[in-house]
Amino acid sequence: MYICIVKLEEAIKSSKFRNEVHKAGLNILYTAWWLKTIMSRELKEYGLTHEQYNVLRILKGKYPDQMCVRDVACRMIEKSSNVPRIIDRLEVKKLVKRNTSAEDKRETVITLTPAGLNILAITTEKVNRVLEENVEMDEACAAQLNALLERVRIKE
Amino acid sequence: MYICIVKLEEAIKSSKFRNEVHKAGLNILYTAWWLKTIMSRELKEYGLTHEQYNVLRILKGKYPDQMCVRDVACRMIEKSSNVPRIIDRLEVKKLVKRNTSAEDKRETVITLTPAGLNILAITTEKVNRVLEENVEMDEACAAQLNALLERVRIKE
DNA sequence: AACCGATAGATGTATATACATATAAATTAA
DNA sequence: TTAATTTATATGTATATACATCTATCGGTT
Repeated sequence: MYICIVKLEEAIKSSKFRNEVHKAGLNILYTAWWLKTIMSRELKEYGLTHEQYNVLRILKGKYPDQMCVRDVACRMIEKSSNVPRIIDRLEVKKLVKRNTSAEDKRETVITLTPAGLNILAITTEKVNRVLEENVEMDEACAAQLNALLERVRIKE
Repeated sequence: MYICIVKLEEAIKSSKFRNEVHKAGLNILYTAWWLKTIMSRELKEYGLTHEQYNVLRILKGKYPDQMCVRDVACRMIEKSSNVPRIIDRLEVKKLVKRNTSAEDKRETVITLTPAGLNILAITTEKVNRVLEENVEMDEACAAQLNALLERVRIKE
């Protein structure tokens, strides 16, 4: 499976776009898939999926504080990810611990284990490096791209 | 589930980005999720998933010619989509027909049925309209965005 | 013609997504 | 204080993704 094709037209074997806005939509979807594929390839070696890695990263953001499932969920990039079941898999691998909150027994609080912290440190280094190697873009361009992506999502 | 949050920082409750390039990566992933969610909501009414819709759209590109599974697969935006099983579901709904190719018995050729053409016409109209309503971007901006996304994927 | 490697597609498995529903605890209202 | 409502999480189901493997067929070689 080639994943280093540059032009969108080559990647999806089509150059029939209604207009530039339509093309941008497809371009965003394709680039997101491309990014996820690059990252997942690195994570695979450590038995982590992209979403499991995201949950570990989010937990790290509050470490050493615990987080409840809801707080993790609202920080996920893909909002309909099923956090309880991602936690299931991380728990089996002993990368996180799950406990019922003392203050509110409905809440499940999640803690990174030392093993979780460790694998996160290693994989983060790997993922950052592979992105640096694959995405060659200066800060000014990236800032411009960010501004345009925010505009895509503007609804008056 | 809110899907009309504009700023990335609000969407993922974080403003800790290593740099603009890192933020752009997250921004691309989030925007792709946002686009898919908007489109899927429209398709749901017609019992189609986003990927089923993509396959129908690809088949339409060659209509009335047939396409084999491999030709559909290489035109998918997400390359590791499992086309035979997406075809399974479309076939059950009688939106496509599957036949073994006469020239090469390994190949399965797929044809849009009139029902498939019909649902594709209706849903395309719906999807295009909802994107027009939600994405307010002029052609010049979109062209700039496309150029930047291609740059993201450039590997010297 | 028989064999061998390559190709096309189908199938199996684990995980994720999207959405509906269930369960338990907390909060509010009666 | 009981009942109703809301909230937090878990669970169930259908589909999709990612990847491995299996089967049938094709094309080339001997």
